Amino acid sequence: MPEFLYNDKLYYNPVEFAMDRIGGTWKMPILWRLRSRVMRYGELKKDLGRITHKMLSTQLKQLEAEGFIHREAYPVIPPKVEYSLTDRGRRAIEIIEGLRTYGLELMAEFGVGEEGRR
Amino acid sequence: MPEFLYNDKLYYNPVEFAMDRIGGTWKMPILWRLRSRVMRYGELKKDLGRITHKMLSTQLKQLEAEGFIHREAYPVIPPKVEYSLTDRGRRAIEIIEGLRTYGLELMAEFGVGEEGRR
DNA sequence: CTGGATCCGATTTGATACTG
DNA sequence: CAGTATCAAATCGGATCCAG
Repeated sequence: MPEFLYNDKLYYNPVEFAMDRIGGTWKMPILWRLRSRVMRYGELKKDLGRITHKMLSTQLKQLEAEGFIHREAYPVIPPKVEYSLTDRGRRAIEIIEGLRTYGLELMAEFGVGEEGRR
Repeated sequence: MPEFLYNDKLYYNPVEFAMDRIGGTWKMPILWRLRSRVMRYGELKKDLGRITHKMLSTQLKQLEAEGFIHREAYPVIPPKVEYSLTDRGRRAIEIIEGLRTYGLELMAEFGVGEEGRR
């Protein structure tokens, strides 16, 4: 196995590296929401439904730190902050689309779909 | 968010469903190893290097249970067990290739590569 | 409204020992 | 050789409180 370090973490392969950037429960759903337009913090929060405050803020911070999204804060009271995709974020959308298609395929094969929805 | 249940777990989207099948630290590396040939348990273990005995056996069991790999056990002493990809597993390889390519892209952008290798 | 900090339970992973 | 079982460590996620 080729291995390498990044930020003191040991990775075994490129896939793992990519998944650490845009994987986890919430990063792709967040990026996906931003694919077509700029959104405010509260808007994302409402749209994502079950995400907690902590998760949304930490994930946004990481995505910004690694250049997938842009954070624009307006100096007004109350605060207004808008999030949008960067070029890197837009490239990620292509990957997410591939995974979505594959996920839908698998769901069909596993018989998960309308019956399972609530 | 569209949501649905599978095996008593709540999923938020198709990507998450796919990642639960072939995600995690080891499933893709295992599938990847099997892309070109049948391999024995000990061979996989050796090739994957840092994987523990426990992780390899549990991941193999799950991949088999969900139809990504085939397990062929020969009734000999000492035991001989061979693992190979199923059609579903071969389809997964296509996805993994896409993620690998993307991961390599990101690694280049982040300056991770030869310098970080050991 | 946006976001940081803390505490704590749940889940994941690793180390180690045991078995046919 | 190819597993299984148990326990401990590390990580992740959620609830809650505080702040500009």
